[in-house]
Parts: sequence; C-alpha cells; structure tokens
Amino acid sequence: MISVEEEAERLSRGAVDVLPVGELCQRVAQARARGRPLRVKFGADPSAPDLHLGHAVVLRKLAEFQEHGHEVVFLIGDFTGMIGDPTGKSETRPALTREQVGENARSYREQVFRILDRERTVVRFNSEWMEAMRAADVIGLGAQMTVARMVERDDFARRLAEGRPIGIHEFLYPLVQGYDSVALEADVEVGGTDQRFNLLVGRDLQKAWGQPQQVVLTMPLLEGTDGKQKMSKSLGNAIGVTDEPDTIFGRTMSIPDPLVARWAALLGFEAVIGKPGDLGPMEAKKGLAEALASWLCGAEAASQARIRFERRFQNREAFEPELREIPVTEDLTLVRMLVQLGFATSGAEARRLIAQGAVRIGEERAAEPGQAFRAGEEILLSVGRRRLARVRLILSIQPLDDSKRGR
RNA sequence: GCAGGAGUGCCCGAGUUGGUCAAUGGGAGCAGACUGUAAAUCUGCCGGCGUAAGCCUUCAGAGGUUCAAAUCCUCUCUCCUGCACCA
Repeated sequence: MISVEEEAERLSRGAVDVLPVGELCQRVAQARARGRPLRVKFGADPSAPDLHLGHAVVLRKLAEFQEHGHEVVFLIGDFTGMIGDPTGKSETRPALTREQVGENARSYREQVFRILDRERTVVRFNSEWMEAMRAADVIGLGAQMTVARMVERDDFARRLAEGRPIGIHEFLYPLVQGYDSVALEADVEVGGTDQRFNLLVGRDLQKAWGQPQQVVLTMPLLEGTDGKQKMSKSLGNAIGVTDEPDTIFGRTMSIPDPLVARWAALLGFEAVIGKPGDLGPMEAKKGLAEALASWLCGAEAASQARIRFERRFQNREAFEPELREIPVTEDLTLVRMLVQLGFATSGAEARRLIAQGAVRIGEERAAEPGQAFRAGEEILLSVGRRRLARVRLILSIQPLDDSKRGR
C-alpha cells in the first residue's frame, strides 16, 4: 500500500485547488485509521443528462478516489432542479416532473458508469431531505450566510456590478447545495472551478452543524473543441461520453493543436502524447483521439475508429458509408432527400449547399435541386466532407406523411 | 407605486425625418480553395417555400393610421436605471 502522503498527492494531482491545503492528507489518514473509505460527493444538475468530456475531467478524478478505495456519492439535485436555474444565464427552467427526474437519473447512471466504478458509487437525490424542510428550516439555513459573503461569488459580484438582476432564490442555491454536504456528511466534494464558492459553502454549513468540514477539490474547466470557450453542449463544442467512437476520434482530431496537451493533461492521458516534440502534432493528436475513444468505447472500437479515420480522411480511400433507407410513395427531389437525411435543416439550406457545390452524387457534383429519384434507386450521396450516406429509396405503400393522412 | 430608458434575425448589435429592409456590421455556423477533418488565409452562403420566376412569414405581443411601418399612434407584457417603500 502506498503512503498516506503519496495517496493524497495523487488524489490532488491536476486539481486547481485543494482547500484547505494539506487537509486531504489528514482525511486520508483518518479514513485509514478508522477503516472506512472517504465519502466523496459530486453534485449533478438533474436537467442535463448529457455528459461530455468536460464533466469527464471531474468524473475521472472521482474514479481515482474509487481506485484508492473511496466511495463516491453521486448526488442528483432533483430538488434544486425543480425550482429553476441559478446561473441567471438561462431563463427559469420549467419544473421537472418526478418522471422526468427519474428518467434523467437513469440516463445519468448509464453515462456515469462508463467512467465510475458502479460498486463504489451511491446515487442519491437531494429531494430526500429537502422536501422535508419547512420554511423555518430554510430560514435557519439562510441565517448561516451573510449577503456580503454571498455577493463575493464571482457570478453575483459581476451581475451586481453590471446592474443585472439577482433573484433572492438564487442566494438559496449555494445554501441548498451546501446543505447537501451536511445531509450526506461528505468528507470531500469535487467539482469544477466554477463551483468553488458553492463547495466552500458546504464547509461552512457543516461547521455550523458541528460536522467535520469537507475537503474541497476543484478541477479545471475543459475547453471545447473550438479551443476557446469551455466545453458545453449548447455551444456545440462538446464531445459526449456516449458518442460513437468515430465521433470521438474525429472530433478530437478537429481540435486546435495547442489544445492537445491540455486535454491530455486534464483527462489523464499525458503518457499517450509524450513530451512535446516526441511525436508530431498530428501523431500526438491521433494518440489522444484513440486514447479517448478507447477509454469510453473500448480498445477495439478505438483502433477501428482510428483505421477508419485514416483511410477515410487521410488516404481519401473509398469506404463503406452508412446505409440509409428512405420510404417513398412518389419521386423524391434531391432537396427533399437532403432534408430527410438531416444533411440540411431546410430546403433552402439544401439548395444553398447544392449551389455551392457541396453535394455530390457518386463522384459527380449535383447541380439540379429538383433532380428527382424514384423508389428502388440507390445512390451514394455526400455533403461536404463529413456527411455521407448510401441512400436507398424504398417503395412504401402507406403514406407516412401525416398531412396526407385522413384527408 | 412614480419618473425615465430599452426590447431587432443563433448571439452581439446598426437602423426609428415611414418606402430603395429579409433588414448595415461583427461573432458563431456551413460550404468552396488550401490542408493534417489543425491553425492561418482567401471566397461564397447564412428566415421559409419554390427547378425557376416569384411568393410567404419576421424586427417583444395585440390592435390602429397609411397606397406603404422595424420605423408613426394606442394598449399589453418584459427588462433596466433612479426615486419611493422598508417608521
């Protein structure tokens, strides 16, 4: 077994802060002395079950705790989620129903266990204790915090300075989140650096409740594939943990070169890319891409993805595209086909793509938006370099179009 | 509550002496050239329907004036700023 110091050092590696410094070591020692693992809390928003590599940075850290025998509490903030959104960024979200929360929780489990160890993870919901709270309890919670301190939070400070509104209920969020730590008696809480304040509130509340205060460990926020903004599904610069190996590989290949080292470091693949200069930038990136695909989808799938990528995009070899079947009752124009395949979001866009020479049928550039295809035909259709399919038109007896039904 | 200001396309943001506005510009995005599905650069596109001509729907919402409105009038909603409230 490694020493306590060694374990604490490994667990804090890559973190932006470990607060308070040095306490993690004590907690590890304590845990060993008592023969029980540390309880490591991670809070998740119940409304966004699409986990991406940004979340993976934190999840990987949690997995490391598990590798050292500790227990992760995956807390789904269903209660907070039912009230609305605290960031002020988006409008108040519609309250989630119990069914939606359950559905999201299932989806979370599915995604999270690609990274976390099922055996060492407990999933909890904060409605378990928050629903039982009465107004007096909530006010009591509020009494643990001052406005001055609350306003220190970057987000609030900024909005205050800019004269943008802050809802009172937003002050409650960090408190509720912090109280979760009390309810769970968390030893450690891990989150992104954007959560630093909230995680620290957990410490304050635990102190107020006479509990040992959790160690707060924050991880850096990962930039998205654009290399500029933090990874986020809504910005379209994310790679999801459940994405296909080809997608993971391809999207990783599309990140800016300078980002490779950072991704590798945050996601724990420094070894694959080696030292700067060991491999060319492209080789290093391929190594990272394969490592990520392998991590999330398995080694075999990853190496296949790499081979396909190299053939398809680097050697420009012909490859077998996905077969897409479209049921038709009458001839289908090229424009309609592009829309049906999802290669264009509207007919107008399809026309633009055609006009710009992006659409190919076989090897030929398509020029006629109105070109029609009939049932039984099979063509190789591509748009740009990324969208390609073998399309087969199947004769359908029943009209599938609702607008044509029952008139 | 009172007074003042503002609400434009994915985002930011021009435009308000009414027409030439589907609406300047930037960002994002998409496509073409180049390339390593990188970066940088150049070019084009970037509301919808349509082979096309053309048509339709947009400038917070609802009405109105007008041959014609993002631009004028009325009402409503939302946000911001100040005052007041907090005795």
